[in-house]
Amino acid sequence: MWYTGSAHEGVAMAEAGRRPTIADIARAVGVTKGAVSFALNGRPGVSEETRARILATAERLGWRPSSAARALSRSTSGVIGLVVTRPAALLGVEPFYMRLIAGLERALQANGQALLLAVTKQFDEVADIHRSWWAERRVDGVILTDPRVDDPRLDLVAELAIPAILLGGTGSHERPGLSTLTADDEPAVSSAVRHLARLGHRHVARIAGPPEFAHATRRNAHFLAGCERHGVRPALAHTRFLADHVLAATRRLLAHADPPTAVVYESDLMAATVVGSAAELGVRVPDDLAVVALEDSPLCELVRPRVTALRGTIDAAGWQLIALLDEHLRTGTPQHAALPPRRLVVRGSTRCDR
Amino acid sequence: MWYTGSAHEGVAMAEAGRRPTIADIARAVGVTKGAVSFALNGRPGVSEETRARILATAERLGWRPSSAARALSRSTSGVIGLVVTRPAALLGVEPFYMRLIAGLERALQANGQALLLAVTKQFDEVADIHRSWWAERRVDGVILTDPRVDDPRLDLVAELAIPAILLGGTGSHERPGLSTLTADDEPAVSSAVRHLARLGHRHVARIAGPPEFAHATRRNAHFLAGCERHGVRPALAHTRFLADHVLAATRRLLAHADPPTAVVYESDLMAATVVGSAAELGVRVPDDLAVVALEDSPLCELVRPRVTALRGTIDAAGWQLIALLDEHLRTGTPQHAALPPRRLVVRGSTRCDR
DNA sequence: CTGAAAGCGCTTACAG
DNA sequence: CTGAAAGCGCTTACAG
Repeated sequence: MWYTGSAHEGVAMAEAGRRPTIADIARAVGVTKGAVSFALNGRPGVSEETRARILATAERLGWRPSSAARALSRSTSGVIGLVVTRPAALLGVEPFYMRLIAGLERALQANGQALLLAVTKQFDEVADIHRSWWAERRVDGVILTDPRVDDPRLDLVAELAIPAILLGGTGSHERPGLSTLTADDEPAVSSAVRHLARLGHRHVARIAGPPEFAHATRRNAHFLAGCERHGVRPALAHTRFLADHVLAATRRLLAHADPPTAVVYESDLMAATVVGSAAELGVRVPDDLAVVALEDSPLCELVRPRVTALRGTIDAAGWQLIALLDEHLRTGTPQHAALPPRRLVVRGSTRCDR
Repeated sequence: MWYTGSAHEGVAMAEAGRRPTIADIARAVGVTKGAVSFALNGRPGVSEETRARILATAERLGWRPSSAARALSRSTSGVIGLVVTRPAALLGVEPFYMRLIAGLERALQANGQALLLAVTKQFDEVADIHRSWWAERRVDGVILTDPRVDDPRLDLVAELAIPAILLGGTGSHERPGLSTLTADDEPAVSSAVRHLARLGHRHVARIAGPPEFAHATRRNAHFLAGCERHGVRPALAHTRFLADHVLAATRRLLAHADPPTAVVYESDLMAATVVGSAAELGVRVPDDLAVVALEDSPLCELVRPRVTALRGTIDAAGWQLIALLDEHLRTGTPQHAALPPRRLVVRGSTRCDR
């Protein structure tokens, strides 16, 4: 732009500290606010010459639309909400959420939208937050993660008619009005079991997250099916994600008379914690115990041996989520897509031929 | 509340799907919108009896203020902005930002405020984001982290007169109008050096973050002073935070004819990466190389040996930042406070007596 | 193609 | 104590 806002153009300059409005532009150009609005939004009803002058003046004044005024008159906020529920102790270490948030934010930014974030410790705060956001017209839609068994949020968004997208369901959770980005974990779980079976493991355990997470139970089924298919004796346990619980669950497993020789952990953090604590657990990884994580992250490469893991596409998920939800908002019809399958990344924690 | 919104009260009920406004309340109670607003905001000018009826009706209808309308008429958004600048590869693993964000969000939530988050890869995008936020009246104030040498953001917030608080400066960065939550790293760096000196180390290196971060250079000075005080020969190096760079910098250090026997790393992630990769580096920790991190996090407890670190108070920092910035916004005067000093947490990565 | 006006949902001086 | 009205900064039917 070649306007520099020199002093003699002061007629149109807003006083210092005051942010310019379309009224300032209208006055400077000598048209109505309506005309300015039309020009700025690229709508017909304004001559090309006037439009050009309006745009130039807007730029010269450094005008940007007031988000509040726009939200009020368009009755749309340009904001998408995400509630993150995790114990504080986990939030910092588990890479998942920060990566998801970063991806979402980049995608939204590219659209001129914004992310509204809430962090809760307890799941029962989540409904209230969504209610408030919606009643206060703070968000146009929300992203739901980590679907639970009988997830109360699904009823809630249906009741309030909040446009929402669910990340990580199977599609069986589909409700009218709900968009979904589904994850089919079967191939992932199956390839983990196959990998271990090929290495000679005949007794494999799975340590799952809390059973209230829908995917925990679902993956259990895939795991059992995979074990059956490969002639592997399975063992199952659930645990919270916190380090102490994970280690305790692992100890219990290893205390059996005939313990498993490999464990498939729900998360990267679980697996890395166990590999890091192998000595305290009295096992060598992978010789005594092979370890696989159903989620990958740099944590898997921090410990030694590095952790064999199933790599997903969290970063891309942000873009996919926003694309689907935007389409949902635009058309009023829920959208559906599936995440690409996870791929097995073999590392030292299983690199032991038997 | 004992109102259940039964059918015969339908006069005041908004149609399904429409969210109630103060006009609905006014109509139901039989007063003006102005009176409703006064009652709802606890301002005088409304009889106690009327106020009670208004509040009850508001609750029965499930009314909540429209954030956009409020923002527009109060010309305040109730939103605080934070721009996070980190390479994508780091954002997931480094616990710092997620913990800061979580703390900030909890503190804001308690105030009925919200956090607006932006994620950028490159520092030069930051100014534009702040400009947009401010021009669009999206935020009432912003939080600045990781001050840089000659930080352009400080001029920017001064120029635009954005209320802002800087986390992690020393106070020498103070500008008129800027609130600060300062960190005095001297005791932390000093105690790290003292700890190593007491263990018998006579040649200690510091691997710092990139020199454009103000604290990197500042801590260098503290480090050199500490070494001098304790009769320790110092070595200094700068590196990016990414794993490859950290390992390369460490290798270079170890390749010297007379390499240091201990390294103080800028961050938890740097130190954990090195401890995890000790075998590849050809050293045993702590026997050949003692390792200290100037920042603590669960990553320090993930690797073996665990990493000796200086524990700060990120979680509490969120509350402090919001308290200071709110006071700044309320009074119009910048506020200043200091973070509590970091404390040395001794773990296995230095537990080697010489 | 252009102008004048009402509306989005609040807040707040200003009269009665 | 109460009411009627203007204003926050946009958008958008509706007349000319």
